[in-house]
Amino acid sequence: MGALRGRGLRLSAARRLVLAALFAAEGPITAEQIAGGVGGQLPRSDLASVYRNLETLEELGLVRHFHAGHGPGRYTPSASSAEYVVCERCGDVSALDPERLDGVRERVRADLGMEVRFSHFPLVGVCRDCAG
Amino acid sequence: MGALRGRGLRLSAARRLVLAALFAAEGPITAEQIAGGVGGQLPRSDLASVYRNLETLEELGLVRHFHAGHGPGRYTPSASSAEYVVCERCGDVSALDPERLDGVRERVRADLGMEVRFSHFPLVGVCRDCAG
DNA sequence: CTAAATGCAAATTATTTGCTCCATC
DNA sequence: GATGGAGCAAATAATTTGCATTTAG
Repeated sequence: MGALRGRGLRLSAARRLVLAALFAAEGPITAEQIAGGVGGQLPRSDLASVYRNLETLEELGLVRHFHAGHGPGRYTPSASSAEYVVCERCGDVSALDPERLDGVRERVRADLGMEVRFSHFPLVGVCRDCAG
Repeated sequence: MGALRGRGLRLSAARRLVLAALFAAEGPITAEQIAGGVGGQLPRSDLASVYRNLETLEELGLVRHFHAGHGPGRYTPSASSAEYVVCERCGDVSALDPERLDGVRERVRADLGMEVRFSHFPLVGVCRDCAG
């Protein structure tokens, strides 16, 4: 909230609603789900405004989004610093403690000299259950 | 070509053109670029047909595509088994010998029990040059 | 000949933009 | 009361689908 006012931005009802939706949801959700009131649990709002607010909140570092595959982006509060892992077979999107990817990041740095980030494009593959 | 005929599919002019475009290009290209004749080097063709053909060829395992970020998908012949790495700062998309990711894949398997694939969503991060 | 595929138009999906009016600071 | 933001409509971008006509096998 201070983050908003500090830049002359306002904490409007619609904006508050976007944040409420993100925190109310169990996991990452789409703009459409937010506009739909997370399945009726919250009042519905305008989709274009939702997108505009998500963008603003993302610039402020309050929100993140990533892509689980084709289809709409998935948004989360960036308060939860989780990284995501997607199974391309069962479609499961699961959160992960970022530390659990430290070894992988280090390995990529060693092998490719690159600082990888899994925050926008998650790790995609076949999960243990589906490979089993 | 045998791959096509074997399934009752035809090697039409448009389909041949899609393959020609993919092989003529220096790297992964978009459907739009293919339809545009790779900048005039080849005859232009219908975008919808290009998409349909890309899908068919992908099902046959002759073509792959991945996403370098927001924007259209990038297609390549799957003959080149390269994996791709994208720098989110300079936008550079560079091919990589798949073996160079073996260590990373192994690390992910060890830490998360998952078989990662970087073929649809490439590794994204900050490259050596941009981090420098 | 006969199914598969083209080419064009129109529909979908995800997202962005313009603009007028409303509400927050 | 000035200006950021809402809400609605319309535009854009990427891709998909329907259908009448063409064409490869």
